[in-house]
Amino acid sequence: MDDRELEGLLRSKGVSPTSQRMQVGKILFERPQHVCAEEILNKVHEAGYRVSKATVYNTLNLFVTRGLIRELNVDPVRMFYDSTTHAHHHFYNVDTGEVMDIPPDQMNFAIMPKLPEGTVAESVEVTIKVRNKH
Amino acid sequence: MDDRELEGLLRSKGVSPTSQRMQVGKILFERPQHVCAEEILNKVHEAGYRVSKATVYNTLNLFVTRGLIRELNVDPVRMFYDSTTHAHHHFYNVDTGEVMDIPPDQMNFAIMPKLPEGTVAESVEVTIKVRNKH
DNA sequence: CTGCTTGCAAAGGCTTTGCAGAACA
DNA sequence: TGTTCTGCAAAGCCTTTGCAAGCAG
Repeated sequence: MDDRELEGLLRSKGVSPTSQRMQVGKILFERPQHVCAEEILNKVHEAGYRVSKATVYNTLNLFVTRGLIRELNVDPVRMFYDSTTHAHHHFYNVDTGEVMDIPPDQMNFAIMPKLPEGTVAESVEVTIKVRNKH
Repeated sequence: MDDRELEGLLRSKGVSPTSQRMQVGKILFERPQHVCAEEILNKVHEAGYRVSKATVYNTLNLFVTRGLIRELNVDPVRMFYDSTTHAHHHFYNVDTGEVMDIPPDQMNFAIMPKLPEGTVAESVEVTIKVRNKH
């Protein structure tokens, strides 16, 4: 995704494309991936830009709110962010901390449950935790 | 579950039934439920016993390791513990923080995916996040 | 000029840890 | 007597917040 395209994406979600947000966005949307805040921070710095930790967190939360990325509750300690928002699910390797997509054609629900009274679905998250064979 | 039964359960998993562990266990296994560490602490105190926060955490982690309870990654802030370990899944109400079981007959996978090379499954966690209507 | 954004440092909340004393076998 | 367990306080970590300075329209 080039800068022009990214800028359009942000604007289309009502996010003003400041230079910091562009930096964070560039890394997120470079390819589909699962990252935590600190990885973003590191990658931005490696790319030679200066963005503060607070701004990374602010930006990630903003992107989540505007539906640009998805939060993943897979790691008990850190929040992960998924740079694609379409429905798909994850393996989480508890030994390595790695998050991987489950190929969409390999996962299907036979039945979807009725939601509790008075609620609407926000997301469906399937996490298969795996461990390395020793 | 009475004390004798609980003691047997702990011993069967190689956990020495100290009085603190019995207190924590009594609350957990009173009924199937989803609790965080602080709720356990409160309930123990309400019941008139003194168990420290550190011991509650130690005990919960020990119980997880020995397969007595399950960790639930549903809340981004707090760890929840499920006092039943058989396969079942959860609704998480993001407005109230409430965790509810999905009735097992209402949730079924049509296909289960092939695991990544060299790994074994540890658990499958399905969380349907819901929000209160308007 | 006004509102939004950023960055720093500090605060906040959950969980773990170090260590000394207590309990237990 | 030696190991295990507990409790307190402190530390650690991730994330949020308060606030002053910067930037954009």
